[in-house]
Amino acid sequence: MKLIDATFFHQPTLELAKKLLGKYIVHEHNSGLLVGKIVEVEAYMGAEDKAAHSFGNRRTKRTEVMFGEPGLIYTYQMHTHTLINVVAGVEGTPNAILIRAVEPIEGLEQMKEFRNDLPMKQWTNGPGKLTKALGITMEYYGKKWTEKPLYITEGVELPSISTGPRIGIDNSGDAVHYPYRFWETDNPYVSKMR
DNA sequence: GCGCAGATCCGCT
DNA sequence: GCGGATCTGCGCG
Repeated sequence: MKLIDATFFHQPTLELAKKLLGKYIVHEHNSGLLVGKIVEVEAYMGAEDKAAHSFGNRRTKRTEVMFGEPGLIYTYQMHTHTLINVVAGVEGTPNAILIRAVEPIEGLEQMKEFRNDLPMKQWTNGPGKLTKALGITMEYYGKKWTEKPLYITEGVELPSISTGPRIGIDNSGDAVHYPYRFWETDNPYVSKMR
């Protein structure tokens, strides 16, 4: 599968979010190749988005990478889990796209082990779950999505994309209702509906 | 140095 | 439905 071109990330954040669906995340893990197809994402629109870590241009050690060039990897810890984002938008505007779910494609045995022998549907249907299944950790903070060992490749065209409000941001005022969540319609690996 | 909150997950009720 | 797990970094003092 062909590595994505760096110019792919230079497009409006909401466009990029939709186009990430159907692409593949590849991790050349030391146990073997781990691959997932992106089936659900959420866009975070930087300074104007109350739900974003970078709301009001809040610039800290943690959010710093969001101000960088699009195509960088933004990871952070949420309680016991690692979550992973694609930095988006023009450099200097702290936008990001959260990968919320993928469909297991390759390295199924390893994913099964990482996910503690749970049923396959539960391996990658959530942002904290997919990082565990793919063996992704904080070591990739600030790296590029276009370089090994963790990268995005060209993918497949999806027949239908759905749109709706984001999940898990209850304290964010009006931003709660923004339709910034995109997923492949009827894909069984999308995180649970609300 | 301390207290707190959080883009989550899982097990128990 | 609810709460605990358990990590990072912020903000205040």
